[in-house]
Amino acid sequence: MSTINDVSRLAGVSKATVSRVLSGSRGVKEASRLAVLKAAEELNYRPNVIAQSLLSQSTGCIGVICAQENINQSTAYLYALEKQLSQHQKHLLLRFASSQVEVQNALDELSCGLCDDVVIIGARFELEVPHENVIVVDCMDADASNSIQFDHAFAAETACNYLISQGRRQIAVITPTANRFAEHILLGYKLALENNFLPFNRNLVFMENSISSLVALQMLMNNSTTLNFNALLVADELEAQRVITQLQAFNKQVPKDIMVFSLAGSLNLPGVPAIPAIEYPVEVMAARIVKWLTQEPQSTPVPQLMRGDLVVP
Amino acid sequence: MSTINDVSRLAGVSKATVSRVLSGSRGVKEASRLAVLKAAEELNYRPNVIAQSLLSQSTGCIGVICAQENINQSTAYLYALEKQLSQHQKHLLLRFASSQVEVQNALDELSCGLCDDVVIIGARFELEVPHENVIVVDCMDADASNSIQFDHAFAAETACNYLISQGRRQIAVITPTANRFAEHILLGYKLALENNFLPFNRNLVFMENSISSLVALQMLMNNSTTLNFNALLVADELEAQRVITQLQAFNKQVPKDIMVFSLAGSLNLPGVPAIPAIEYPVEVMAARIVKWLTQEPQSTPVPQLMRGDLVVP
DNA sequence: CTGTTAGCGCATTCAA
DNA sequence: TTGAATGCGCTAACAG
Repeated sequence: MSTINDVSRLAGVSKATVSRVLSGSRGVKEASRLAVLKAAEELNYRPNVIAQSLLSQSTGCIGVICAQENINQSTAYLYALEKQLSQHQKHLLLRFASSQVEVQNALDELSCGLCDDVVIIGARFELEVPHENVIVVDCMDADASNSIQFDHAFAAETACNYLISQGRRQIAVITPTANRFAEHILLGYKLALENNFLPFNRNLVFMENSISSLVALQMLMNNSTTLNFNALLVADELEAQRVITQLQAFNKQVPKDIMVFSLAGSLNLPGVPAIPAIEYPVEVMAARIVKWLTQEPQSTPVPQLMRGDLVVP
Repeated sequence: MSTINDVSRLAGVSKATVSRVLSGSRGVKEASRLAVLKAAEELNYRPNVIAQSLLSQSTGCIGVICAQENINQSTAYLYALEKQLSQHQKHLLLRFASSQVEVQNALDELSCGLCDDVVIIGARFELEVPHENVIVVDCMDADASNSIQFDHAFAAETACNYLISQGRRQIAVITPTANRFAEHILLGYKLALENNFLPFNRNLVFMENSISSLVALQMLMNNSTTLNFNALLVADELEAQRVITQLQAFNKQVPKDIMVFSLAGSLNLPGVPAIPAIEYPVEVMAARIVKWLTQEPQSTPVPQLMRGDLVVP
């Protein structure tokens, strides 16, 4: 690779002039400007971004630590984020991590001058991050400064309102873990019931930690004669797919007997029946992240809450 | 962020000694070694990788340009690659690109000293790349040096052999585009027929460029009485899902009436019937890529051909 | 308008 | 065993 020295030599000017031409070409004689351009073209010169980074103390790289278990959603996020970042001449440094220590490792390796900022997405475990130049998205973070969170309570409330509008008044809910997410879902769930003058039945709610959704569903079905539920709220589209399969094994029609609702995204595949869901617009999220990253650091950003859209088949 | 100067000052030694301790700490008095370690710990000092990169002329970053249209497969590739790369202390710089110019743009932006090497994955269009420090994987590249290709001919042959072993002797094949991939598939297809003493029927083969798989299927169905095919080879799991849905709309049972075979991967979702497929082991591929990247540059690598595994439900 | 100089943070000489 | 000096490639400040 040729350097600025090669260009300056070939063009017969100094390095500074070369730099001036290629950066902000102001105050340069047309003759030398052309000479530089010609020499650069000839040598196929491209300024070394590493040297520029050393000087400017910023690399234009954004570390993205993807802790999202749902691999479908990961890709959607990544795609949207990369699109936004490259539009802003930023680079996406990708890491996957599935536990607190892995996140910490990734963070360490990215925070040695390589990245200007780090985005952590979708962690479903506690994480202790120095919230300096790192923003967390859809994560279970203790202090929610520098974070973009999804409004799961609102999602659950919207879901219930929709289900009730469809004549479903016995709504069961299954979440994979008992954490802050589950709490918020429960909040929205209860609120919707209350607003619709429906009773809350604890037996319809499964938020145990060590119980898989299929076991929970089994327990629901065992009591189905007394519970008589006709709608089921689950965490995401994969959970939905699982429970739908299970329900069909129980000879239950979906959505006729039991309407299944996904609280995060839906599977859009030909041949797979679409289900009602809350969709979080990944493009909006990506744009918001990038806006945050590219704005002036001094303007303290406030934590953001994102609401998804109700999507019905 | 503290620099090596801060550490050297605090430890009361020179920058060189600090560097020696933190790099290859040989030939340093124990006392100063401890002093440096203590100071570094105190200041939470981390060597600036950008400065190191400028010196060593290598960043440890690998650009990955993902041109794969099938988003499911993209994620699998990315996950496997990232896992391998981070194990080798390398970083994954992600770009998506869906056309030749986008690939070229990405390549330009990554080849300014930011990346040591670039990997292009899954491009289904011609691409003119300077095969220096860039390797192409599963791409339609003219000169196949520096490339890892999947053996689509072998995949098609394996598929046909399997289908024939299942008593399917009228095998139709639909590929999305008429390019080198299609040619290879046709090669393997013909070979399998030949080896099994079956006639080749041109009407069973759809490799038109501007014809969607659903239109092709429609045309097949229109002639189904004369053609009477009972197996269908398609490019990947998404195509498979599409045609299966369409077939069911035609009141055809899958796989009873028509067995659908995916030449690249299968959808593994509960509730979605599994179909026979060729699976390319992404971990093996990722390992091979990283081995290639980390080996000595002078040892000229030979283009590689990867064969997938037959997976039957 | 342009060339010289300095320095970003670091590792590697070369002396001492 | 150590420190001073050099330079990776580049841009900004200063001086002409």
